[in-house]
Amino acid sequence: MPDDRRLLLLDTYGLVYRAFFALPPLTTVGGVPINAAYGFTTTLVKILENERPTHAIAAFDRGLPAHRMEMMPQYKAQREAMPDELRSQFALVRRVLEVFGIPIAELDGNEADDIIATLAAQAERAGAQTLVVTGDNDLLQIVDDATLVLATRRSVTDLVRYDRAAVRERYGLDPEQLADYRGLKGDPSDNLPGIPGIGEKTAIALMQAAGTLDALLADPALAGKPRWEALVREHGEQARLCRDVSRVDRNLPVVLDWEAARVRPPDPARQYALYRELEFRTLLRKLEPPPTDDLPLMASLRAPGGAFRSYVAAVDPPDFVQLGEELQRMASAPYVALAIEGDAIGVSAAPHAGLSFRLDALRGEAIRSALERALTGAGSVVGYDTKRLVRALDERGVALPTFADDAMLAAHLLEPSRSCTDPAEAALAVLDEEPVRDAAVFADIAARVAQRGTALLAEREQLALYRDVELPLPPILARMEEAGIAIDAQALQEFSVELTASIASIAERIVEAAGEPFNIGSPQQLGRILFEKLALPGGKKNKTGWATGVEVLQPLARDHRICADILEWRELTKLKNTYVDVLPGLRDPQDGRIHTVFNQTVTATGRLSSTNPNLQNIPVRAGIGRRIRRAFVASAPGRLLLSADYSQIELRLMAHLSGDEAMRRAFREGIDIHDFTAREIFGLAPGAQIESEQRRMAKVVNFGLLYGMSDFGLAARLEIDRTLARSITERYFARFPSVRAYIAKTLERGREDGYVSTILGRRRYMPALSSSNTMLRNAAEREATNAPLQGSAADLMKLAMIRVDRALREYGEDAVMLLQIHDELLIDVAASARDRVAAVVRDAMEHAMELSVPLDVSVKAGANWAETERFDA
DNA sequence: GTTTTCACG
DNA sequence: ACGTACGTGAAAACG
Repeated sequence: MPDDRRLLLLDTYGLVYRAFFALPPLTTVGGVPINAAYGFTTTLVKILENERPTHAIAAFDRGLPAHRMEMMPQYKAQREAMPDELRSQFALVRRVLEVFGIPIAELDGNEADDIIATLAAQAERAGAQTLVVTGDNDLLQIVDDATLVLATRRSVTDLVRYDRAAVRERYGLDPEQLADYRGLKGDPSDNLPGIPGIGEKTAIALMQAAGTLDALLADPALAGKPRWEALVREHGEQARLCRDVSRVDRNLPVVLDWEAARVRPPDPARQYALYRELEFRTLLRKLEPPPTDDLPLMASLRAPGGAFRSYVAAVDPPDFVQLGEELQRMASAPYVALAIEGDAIGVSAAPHAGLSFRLDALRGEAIRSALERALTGAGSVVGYDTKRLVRALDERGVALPTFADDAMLAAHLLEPSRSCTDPAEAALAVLDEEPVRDAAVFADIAARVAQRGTALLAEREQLALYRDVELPLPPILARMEEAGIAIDAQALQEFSVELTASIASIAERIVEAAGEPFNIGSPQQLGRILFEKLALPGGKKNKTGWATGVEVLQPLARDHRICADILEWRELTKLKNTYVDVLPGLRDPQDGRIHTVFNQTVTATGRLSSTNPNLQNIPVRAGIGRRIRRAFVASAPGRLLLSADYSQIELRLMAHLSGDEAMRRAFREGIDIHDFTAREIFGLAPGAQIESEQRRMAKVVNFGLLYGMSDFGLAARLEIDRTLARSITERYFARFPSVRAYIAKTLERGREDGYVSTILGRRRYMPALSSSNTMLRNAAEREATNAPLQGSAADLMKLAMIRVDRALREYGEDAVMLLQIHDELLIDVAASARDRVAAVVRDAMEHAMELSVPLDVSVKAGANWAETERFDA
């Protein structure tokens, strides 16, 4: 049976080495050296095509063999250390081999030559043909009837084919004589001296005369010439040593695995992806672009009329010629759109088209500057979630563009009930499309949502709100987030220890009163203990069982110590679990600060929100809670935290929007609004003293006003009966008639238009205002009453932030905004700049809008957030 | 994943 | 005959 197995054995190191020095120092766009890997790959491809081997193995060198070193310590000692640019390419070569499915044969302390000789001998015994590809001629010694050698000549693809005859023709010797020949001649590249004075020609002549080195040494006279004879006598032993070192070892402990070595066509997608990553453009041209979707390293998507490409293969370090070129081309585009999805950034410059690549590719100079050129060259730059883009680009050293649009902000203004944090959500809301999750697709969505969205905003007369209020905020919020706030973690950790002790002793009392151990944190178990076992009065049910919230327990606390204890236990565990124990762990390892994330598009009313952590709900009311605020400190000694907050902002807006004369007068004259309200609803004479209880009730009424109060809710809050609550609201509206008219008008217009609006035209859609379901409708009416007030306050604060940010930067003040807490700004300031900054901030905030009532801002400063002292700048 | 509770404005 | 004050976010319990 004819054996048609043809085994290809690669002297990998030799081939790569030759390629490295034969080719110019090619690199990828990012500067990754690839010349040797490229040369090796072209050689490999050519051989696979021309020789059609059925099996292939790549042999690697792994150190020098001990027996050669013993014989000749100076063996290869002169070799210079491998250049880094070459060393790094072996990893690439291994990946190439992996893609081609060619197994690697390597053995610690052995050179590839011996592995190849061993495998070739095994193949020969198995009756197969072997083809060895090598970068030097040392291996010609294993040429025989079953073994051919292809040796590189000048260029890597210029291969000479050696069979027995070719060896004889080239050297005039048989392959078996070549080790002896090399022993005589020596080899400077391996530091083998051979016999000094005997070169190629003489060595061949001597070998032809004597047949073998041993014969020559036994009878030096065979050399023929007296000078040669003398050299052989003098250096014969050295020649023998060099011969022994040169002789390949065919008996290494490696076994030829035919199955593993079987040649299979490489997976086209992986091959394509690898070529693209390594920028083997010439090789790439020979490949068919692979079909879509199932590529492990790269995805290519198609959309109607366009295409999306994804360069996600960038690994280490990122680098692509084509990507760079595509980005360059965008520098002349009418627009460039950006979006981030996962760890990829998408870039689009034409509808229904775009590309994406890993964000970290921007750490490479080439891609970064290509993107920068695209951003500066394009007619305009738009983004989806520009705050996130700003932070991501800034972090990677990309020069920040000015974004002409933020599609996320536009989409959220159009649909305030949706957060639109996800581009897919905006695509559905604004374009009525359901896109796949892909950064390139999202970049395209950014452009098209911005385009369509701004047209819609113009129709709704919301363009000014979008351009002048929302769009300037992302870079400001990005700076606030990046600045972060410093905390005194040690103080918190000490506090935690105290809390642990307090919580334990309170829990002990609770369990004792309960008469059995139970989980105090479980509302279910707690309800059973309180209202079943202990049979306390006033139990209320929620949908899952007994309600145990503060509104239930508080009234019981006076008579039942266990309820007071539970409330305290709740307060302490809440503070401990939510803040004290959590905040230290949220410090950024780089700067030790806490970096929240401000969300501009999550609320239905236009407020910001804060997450990871939420720094807008740091305790302040409870006495114990203040210790947590005390742990928020200025960024450095000599600096202060400056807090500026609007007083009664929503009530002032109510006064302005309703035009109510009495209320406006109160604010104009600087009268405490709750005192004023108390006088009005309780009919107190001008000079009469206001009781603190009256003021407290007036305050509750004022809050109720903002929340769209009902008598029922007011009664519950004031702990009075419903008819009394009803009479209080009646008196209130009798004293502030324009307020009642304003609310009625708001609801009426809300029903007609389907939405209510803020002072700057922000909308909240409220279809339930016309619901026939009373409960739904009542809820909608409360929301509709509150939204314009809460939302107008948010509008005002956003304008204020823009002004404050601009003023601080314009005046070059040493101050950074850190937090916004709805009606408060927290600023980190150099102590020496305190008064100037206070004045600037107050002015910016008080004149962010001109209303028919004055705006009042109170400014405080201190070393921490709790001990801020009020002062007049 | 949803519910309850509670921190803030 | 209902059962609410508006807007958030986080932790823990629970299914």
